[in-house]
Amino acid sequence: MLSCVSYNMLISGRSRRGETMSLSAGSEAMRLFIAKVDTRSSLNADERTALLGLRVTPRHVHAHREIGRFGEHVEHACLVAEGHVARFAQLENGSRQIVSIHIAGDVVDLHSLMLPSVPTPLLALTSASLLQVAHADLRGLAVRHAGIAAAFWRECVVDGNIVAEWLVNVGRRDARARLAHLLCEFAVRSGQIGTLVRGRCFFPITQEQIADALGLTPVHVNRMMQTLRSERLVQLSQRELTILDWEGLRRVGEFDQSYLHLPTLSVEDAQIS
Amino acid sequence: MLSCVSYNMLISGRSRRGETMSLSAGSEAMRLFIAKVDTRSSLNADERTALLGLRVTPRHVHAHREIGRFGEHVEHACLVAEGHVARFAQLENGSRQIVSIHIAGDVVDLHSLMLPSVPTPLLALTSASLLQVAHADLRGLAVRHAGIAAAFWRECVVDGNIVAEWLVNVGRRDARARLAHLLCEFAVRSGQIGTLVRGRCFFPITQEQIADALGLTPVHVNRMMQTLRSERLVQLSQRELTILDWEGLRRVGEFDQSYLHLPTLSVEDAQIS
DNA sequence: CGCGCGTTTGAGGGCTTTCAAAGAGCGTGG
DNA sequence: CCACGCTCTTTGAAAGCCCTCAAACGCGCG
Repeated sequence: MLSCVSYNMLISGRSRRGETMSLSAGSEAMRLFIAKVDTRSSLNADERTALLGLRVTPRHVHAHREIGRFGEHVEHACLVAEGHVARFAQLENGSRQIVSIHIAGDVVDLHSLMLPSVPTPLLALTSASLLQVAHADLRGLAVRHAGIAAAFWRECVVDGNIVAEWLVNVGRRDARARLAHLLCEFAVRSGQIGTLVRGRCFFPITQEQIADALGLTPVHVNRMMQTLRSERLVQLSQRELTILDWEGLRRVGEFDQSYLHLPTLSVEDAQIS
Repeated sequence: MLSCVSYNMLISGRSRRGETMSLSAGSEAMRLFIAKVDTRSSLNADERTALLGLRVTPRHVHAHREIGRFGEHVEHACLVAEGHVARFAQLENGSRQIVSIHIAGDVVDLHSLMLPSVPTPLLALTSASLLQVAHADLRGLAVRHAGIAAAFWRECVVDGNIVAEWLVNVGRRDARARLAHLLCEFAVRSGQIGTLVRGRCFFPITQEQIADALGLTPVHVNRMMQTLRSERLVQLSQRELTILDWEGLRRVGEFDQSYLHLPTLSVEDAQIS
């Protein structure tokens, strides 16, 4: 068991298992989370500092590694500091369905606060560093700050809405539109944390993982990606996504970002000029 | 605008638009809701009576009628008193994806408390009566009773988990399994409100609506229904669903009811003996 | 009885899958 | 520096699940 450390104890340098864990990396993730929550719920200064003071346990996960098991009891939530993490379900025949994808600044399983039995284990899509926050601490904050309780509740609702949007995507759109929609969502969320710069962002997710998120096969994802590329909508090479035609991509995916409850992506940020 | 009435004002007889609205019908729905919430969150007596005292505005909706529009602002949540209601999204080509199905005792859009802009309009699958509860009143209860706030939050999380399970169903199972899974869920939820008696329950949902929930076409739903019938798993005629082989149906749908967070359906209730 | 709605059936087509194998990128080690 | 192995991407051909289009059927109801 790792010892808990607060942000101000996190000094630059090696912290555990030889992984580097700097102060900026830790508080940066929490700052991203707070900024996102703030756009949806507006916290006061008190609440923001309370969140920043949360004790966290850093944890590094290698790509493709699973975290937690179905039904298992957990007593902490996971904030993504670096890398990409998904929640997924596994079927009897071994096939997977990814139910959500998370980037830096996301708390992957805030819902576990209310239902501590894992419904969907976590999957590190890339090498990732997480910051585990004890449920007890989060509950303490929620009790002391009504605004935080409401904000957490609202975050859970937004997460649910996103899953619903994915259901629509998978249930009623063809493969090409599904992929376009996923890329649009990724772009908007990346933009919100400042990762999307003039239509470019790091996109380290494999086509197999995309397939598991969209209810498709990797082979077909590959072909659809080529279609979108041939249509001059996006370009994806070397783990970098470039959006060539934001409006076009949105149209193909019938993408309306309102369900994300994030600031609207400006066209300058959305695509290369 | 309709006037609000509290349960003890609801006397048997005609209330509005010629629809009959009896005391028992109203409080019965709230009792069902409380009972369900109680299995997931355990309320105290105080909180239960507070919920029962909520003022409601009854509203009747004809089958196939939509309620609300995408993006619209709402200031009340809808408790289902009678009939079946769904949430859905509509695509540009006119196709629909039903995102959740609700029965008596469900609050269809509790999430609207936290995000009052409608993400998925409501659809009356059958003729239905709803009880609208003002957000202001619900928030008042949540503020005064910490247990109710937590319970509502938890309900939202469960709703999200159910949608995630649907996403898995639609994304990674074939049509036959999808249908089996949906029927299983319907049976368990019906059992919880006492509507499933020895494997039989009222099932007034059309195959077109099932198709919209499963991401299929009505024609294919029909064929899959025949398949399940020919396998002696279920029988569906005259709007009545009969479960012939609960274990078999569960196996086909890979159904594990834990995501519903409801009491386990006993085998006696689940199927005809 | 005729109408509306929902279910059922048939045939053909298409989107996506499956299976298999080759190609590209990248870190490792000789 | 290149070979090697690994992962991920790409390509091809054939099969399959589900869709589309149409029309008939059954049933409740005015």
